[in-house]
Amino acid sequence: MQKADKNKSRTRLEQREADIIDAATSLFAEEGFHGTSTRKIAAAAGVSEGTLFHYFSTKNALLLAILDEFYEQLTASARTVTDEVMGTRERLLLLAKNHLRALMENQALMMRLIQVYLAVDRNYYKDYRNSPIHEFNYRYTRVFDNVIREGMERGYIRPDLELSAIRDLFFGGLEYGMRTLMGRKYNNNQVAAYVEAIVEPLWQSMQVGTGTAGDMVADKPLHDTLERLEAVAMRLEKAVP
Amino acid sequence: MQKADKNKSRTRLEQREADIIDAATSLFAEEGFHGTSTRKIAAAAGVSEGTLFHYFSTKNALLLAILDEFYEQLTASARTVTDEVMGTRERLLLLAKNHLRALMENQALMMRLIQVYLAVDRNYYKDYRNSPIHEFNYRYTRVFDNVIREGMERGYIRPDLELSAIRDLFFGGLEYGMRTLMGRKYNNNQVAAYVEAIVEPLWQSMQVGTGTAGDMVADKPLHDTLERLEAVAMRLEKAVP
Amino acid sequence: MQKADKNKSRTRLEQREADIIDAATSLFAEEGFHGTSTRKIAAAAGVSEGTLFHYFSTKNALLLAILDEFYEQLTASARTVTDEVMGTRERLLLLAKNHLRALMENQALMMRLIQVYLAVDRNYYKDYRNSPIHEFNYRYTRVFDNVIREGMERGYIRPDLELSAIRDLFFGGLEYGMRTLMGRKYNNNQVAAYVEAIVEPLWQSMQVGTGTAGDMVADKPLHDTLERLEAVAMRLEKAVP
Amino acid sequence: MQKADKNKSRTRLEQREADIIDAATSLFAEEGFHGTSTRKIAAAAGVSEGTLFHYFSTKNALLLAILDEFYEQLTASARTVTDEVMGTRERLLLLAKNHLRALMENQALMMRLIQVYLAVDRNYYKDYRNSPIHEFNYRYTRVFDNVIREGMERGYIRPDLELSAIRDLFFGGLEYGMRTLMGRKYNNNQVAAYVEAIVEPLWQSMQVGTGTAGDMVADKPLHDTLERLEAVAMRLEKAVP
DNA sequence: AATGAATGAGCTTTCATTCAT
DNA sequence: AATGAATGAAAGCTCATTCAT
Repeated sequence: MQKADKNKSRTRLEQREADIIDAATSLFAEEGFHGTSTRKIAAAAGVSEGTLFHYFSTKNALLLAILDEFYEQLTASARTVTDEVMGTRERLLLLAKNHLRALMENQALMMRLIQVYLAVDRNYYKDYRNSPIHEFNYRYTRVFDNVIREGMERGYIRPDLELSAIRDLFFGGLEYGMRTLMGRKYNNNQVAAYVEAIVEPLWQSMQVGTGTAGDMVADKPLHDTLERLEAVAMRLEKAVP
Repeated sequence: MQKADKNKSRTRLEQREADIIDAATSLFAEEGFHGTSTRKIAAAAGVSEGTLFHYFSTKNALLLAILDEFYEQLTASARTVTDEVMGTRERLLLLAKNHLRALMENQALMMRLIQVYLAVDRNYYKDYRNSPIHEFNYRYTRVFDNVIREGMERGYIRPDLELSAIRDLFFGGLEYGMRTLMGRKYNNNQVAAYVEAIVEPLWQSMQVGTGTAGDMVADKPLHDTLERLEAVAMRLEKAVP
Repeated sequence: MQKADKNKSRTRLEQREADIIDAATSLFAEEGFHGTSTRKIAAAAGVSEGTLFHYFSTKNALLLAILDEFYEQLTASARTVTDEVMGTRERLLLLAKNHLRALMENQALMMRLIQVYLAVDRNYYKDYRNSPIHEFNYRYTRVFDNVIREGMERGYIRPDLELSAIRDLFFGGLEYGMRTLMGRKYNNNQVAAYVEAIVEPLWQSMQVGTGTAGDMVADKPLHDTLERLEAVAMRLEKAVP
Repeated sequence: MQKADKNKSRTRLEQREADIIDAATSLFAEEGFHGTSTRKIAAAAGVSEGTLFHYFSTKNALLLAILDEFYEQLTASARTVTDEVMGTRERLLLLAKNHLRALMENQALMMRLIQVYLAVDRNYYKDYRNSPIHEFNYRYTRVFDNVIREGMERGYIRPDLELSAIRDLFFGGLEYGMRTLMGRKYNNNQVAAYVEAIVEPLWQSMQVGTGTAGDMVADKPLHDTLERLEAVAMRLEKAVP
């Protein structure tokens, strides 16, 4: 049903739009935004140049559409993984892994595109709030924010935590480190290890009572245990309605 | 005498080079790299286009020279501030403040240019080690690394700290957060507060005595019990639905 | 109907292409290849510069197209004149006249363009066979070759004639001499006289019954005597000086 | 003595001039006239750009100087080889061989340069007589002309021969054929065979009495014999003064 | 005599976008 | 809706030549 719907709604128009986006995405990834002409995109998508501009009034609009879709999927996958587990720490690990996976699968394309977009949009730094990219990013990082807030509500994260700083550290750290990670052959274990190395310090600093370093140690395992117990409880609740 | 002569003329050359770099820097900041033509740069620098290419064989080379100089100054100022105080935590705060100041003074130009450069240099992700930008960055982040290492030697930072992860969090967090910070009117106090909010969590996780990931599962029997509980829950989930 | 439409529009395209070729041809003739900018060509052809590169992806491609067309016409006219008469000698005269006429009508442009093309195409001397110009020339000179071969078959030309040498002499001689001929006021009679002067010696050497190099030393005893005489002379020279 | 003279006269000025000419010659050969910048030439010659223009006021002047020197040497070597033997036919063979050798040694550079020069000098075809290249060429071809004239005076070549046509055939044929010869691996035997193939037809058509093809045969060996006998006689005369 | 910094017009080519069909 | 020919401004870069030192 859903499938039929999707197929049905996938009209020729939508198919073409998707073709163009796909073609543009991989060309941008290979040659960069400025290095890819609309002519090449049209050719790769199997449409004429005129048609391309029927679908996207501007090369920038096309870029924006790509970013939109990317963030859409990224946000959706982030929501999915945070629903899979209940523990805050585990959620963060999954979020980080998902973030890296998405970026790496696209050959870091998105980071480049985002930066290019920022460079293209000259008003960006002057009017960040009105930038479409801000909207995308806001939607996405809300998933992270919700995880943190839920952790606070359940009492596992100290309530005086400065959320925005932790968010900056989380995503900033991941993306900064990705530069190093890219270009190497990496396997799942390495990615997992890297993710842990990034998340662990943040996790430690979020704990209740970590104001003094010494206090943290005793409480930490207990917290984890409690969270996992709670997660089991919730799953049981759902299973026996 | 001859040497003096040479020095004199070298000064003129250097002046011109500086003029070009200055003109290009502010134009890039205003209009972006791709939005600034070499013609405009030459005009702004008060030289002919030919002369511009006399000094920088390529527009890219000019970009690189700008980045080089920026990193040079950034690194120098970082060294200076870390020499001003002895405490590791204070050093980190100063480093962060210096980093933000440098980036903000340039209207975040440098971050944008770096990204543009990486986008231009397609070999980047394939061969990051040979990228000039890597060399610049390496020189700069060594200042941070040294601060951390000295903290370890003095016993203020636990010796098993994963340096690279902390480095990624530090610089990545600062730069990621700067997007938000930019475009607002900010005063020194706000910047200081932001810096603290970024550095503090990292500092906490660096302290001696903070448990490592391995310690977390110290309570082995409890852990085992939990796992069994979770297994039971899963069986229930499958059985009931 | 649709076909008609297509033909109509194709005609317009072809017209534009022809306009560009014509404009380029006469500009090249007046100012030389390197002395003519694509801007001037576009203006002379009444199209924009962008359009010019729509039709010919490169200035070199345009040059090649001109040469192609020139050789096409040259070859066609050569075939026509050789069909007009039957006698081999007359055919050669007509071919030569046609060759000169075509070159002179174009103010020797073509010779210049060919040379320029060869100079531009650096691979020429290394891989003449793959040079487009070789293909053009081959098609053209085959007309000459066929005339000679037919003359052999009919018995008017001795069958051991080295065709390629005669071909080189024929076309090389004509083109070399054209330098002198050009720039003078010449009338048809003068051209005819010149053509005869070039063709006649070749014609004589082609005749059946003309001795080959081998025959020359038929008088063996005389030859031997001569050699002994020369040897004596050499000994004398050495002894006396 | 002569060597000392040469060294003595080879002042620094002359040396530099020679350096520039040498550098330009090989660069032109590799990259073509238009493909070689004066900057590259200066660098290859080990002088500054300014100095280059001290010696040659113009890039064209430099080209002309190269051609001048080339023709100078070519003419000198042509005179030398025609002095080595007395027989007209042998002289022509040597002249042809010398011509090919000189052109081939220079990777056909000279042909290209001459053509380029003709293309550069727009007035060429309108005012061939005033073209410097005409002067060079005239000096050179006079060697050929003298050989022919001497042959006529001695009665071995028919006096009604159209000298200019034969000259065109000789040089034109050689140069036209050289295109084919170049780019192959060629050895001395092949060159010699080619030269014979070019000269032989011309030689046949020059003979006294060749008005009718049949007549030629009988007389030809005799002519050769006579020429060689005469050559021996002259050498003897010289040897016993 | 020698230098090499400086010039600026000029080059070929690309590009996103429009519009008549 | 789809085409693709047409645009023309602009781009980065090169070049032969000059001239103050």
